[in-house]
Amino acid sequence: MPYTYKYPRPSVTVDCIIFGYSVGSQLKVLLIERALDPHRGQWALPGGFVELEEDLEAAALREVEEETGVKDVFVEQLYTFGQPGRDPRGRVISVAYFALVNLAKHPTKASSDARNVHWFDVDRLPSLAFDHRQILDVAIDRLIAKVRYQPIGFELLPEHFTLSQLQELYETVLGVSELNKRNFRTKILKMGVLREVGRQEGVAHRPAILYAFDKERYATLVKARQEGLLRRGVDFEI
Amino acid sequence: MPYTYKYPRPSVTVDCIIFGYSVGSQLKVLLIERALDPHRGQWALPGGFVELEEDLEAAALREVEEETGVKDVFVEQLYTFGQPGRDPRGRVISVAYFALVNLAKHPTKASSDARNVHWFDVDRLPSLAFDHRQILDVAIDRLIAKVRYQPIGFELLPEHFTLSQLQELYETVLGVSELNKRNFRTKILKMGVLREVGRQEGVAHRPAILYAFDKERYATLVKARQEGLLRRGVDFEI
DNA sequence: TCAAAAGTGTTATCATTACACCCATGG
DNA sequence: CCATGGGTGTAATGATAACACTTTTGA
Repeated sequence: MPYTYKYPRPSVTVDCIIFGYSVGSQLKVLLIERALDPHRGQWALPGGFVELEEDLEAAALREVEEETGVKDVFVEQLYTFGQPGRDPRGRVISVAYFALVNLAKHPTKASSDARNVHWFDVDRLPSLAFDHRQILDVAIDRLIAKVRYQPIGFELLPEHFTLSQLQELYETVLGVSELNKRNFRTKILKMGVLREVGRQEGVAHRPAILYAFDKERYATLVKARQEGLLRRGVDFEI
Repeated sequence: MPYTYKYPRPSVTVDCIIFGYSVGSQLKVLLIERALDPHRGQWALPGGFVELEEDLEAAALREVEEETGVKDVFVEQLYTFGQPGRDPRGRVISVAYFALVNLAKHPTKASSDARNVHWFDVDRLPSLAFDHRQILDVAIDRLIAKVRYQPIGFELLPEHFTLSQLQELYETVLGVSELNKRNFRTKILKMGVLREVGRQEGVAHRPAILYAFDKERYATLVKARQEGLLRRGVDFEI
């Protein structure tokens, strides 16, 4: 059952950059080993063709769930890559999405499949198929830029977290190691988007206060900013 | 000469949000009146189908030049809109680009065509075809956000401009009217990305210093920031 | 009582805000 | 010499950076 059109049409795919993080380790990205040509045996971003009646973001969420088993993930459209020649099979336009997954919250089934699936540290990547290295670089730049002015870092943390864990996340993502504890805490708490939810238990040192990100409060502050009631917005510039 | 594929494929278009500005007037956007169904007679964003061997950005630049006669324009990919049902002709995925044009520098040929082409004030828009109103809203939000942290405002100004003209641009784009002259000047000049290039002549008041945006200097500062040599980046938050 | 990590006080410096004022030009 | 917009001085306030210190827990 072939499909016939008056003018030539490109293929459209979604590719997903799935970032994974858990407290105490590096920022990671999920890659799959290609089972088919072209680039058989090379590592690549998970992705696939968009179905004819499927929304783009739905296609991205479907890919993420297929590869990690995780639903209800933060995804955001990154960029659309459409240079002729980027895929040897012909004109393929790829809408890239990036996703943020907390690995502790969601023990992923990566590598359970027959296919080879693996979480790589973002600074120890293999060579990638197609133009996926370029796509990944754009994603990393976007993540670093975005974490500075939107509360997306919380997507990578457990529901409840300590300020030290939050600081460690920022140090990991931004690639710095000299954040001053005192000033980090002052700045974050003064924003007023965290809610105390308890204390650590069973640790061999003073137990830390646990916080949760308060979405409602954040939304209120963003709105106040838009309406000019606040001089400065909520920015996570550290 | 029909084209046949094994699986169904969507059509891919580019749509362009072309913002126009000249000193002393409002921010404008270029719209065209559709000559064909669907939505014949309605106003819409300029755009069209991507050719099979044409890069996406090249397609956007082609559209901008066809509609305004202006080459070498700042264009940037905005977002890709692909919701099924957004176009009654079938599945059409649109990669939207936004462009910035200084109307004084480029006297555009808008309305010279048989087709109806018009610059509309962004706050006095007609109803638009397809989901173009939604696309335009995304573009306006992006412009407002982007002008705060990247030097794209200069794309809307003549080569040489006064600080008052720059301030007026920011007031227009951001939709505020109370920027403090003293503080605006201090902030902008302290960034160190402007170069003095002369003085106004023939005005009935003290002639203003003319400035140009110094791209090299800006690139240097951005690089220094990335390498951690500067605590703060160059941000145009006013 | 010690190690380990949590959490706080305080000061110097820098950026932002607000308001008032002076300057140079053409008509 | 006046209207018009260009341009500057300065002080109060708030944010940021830097450093040293106290607190609480389990072992």
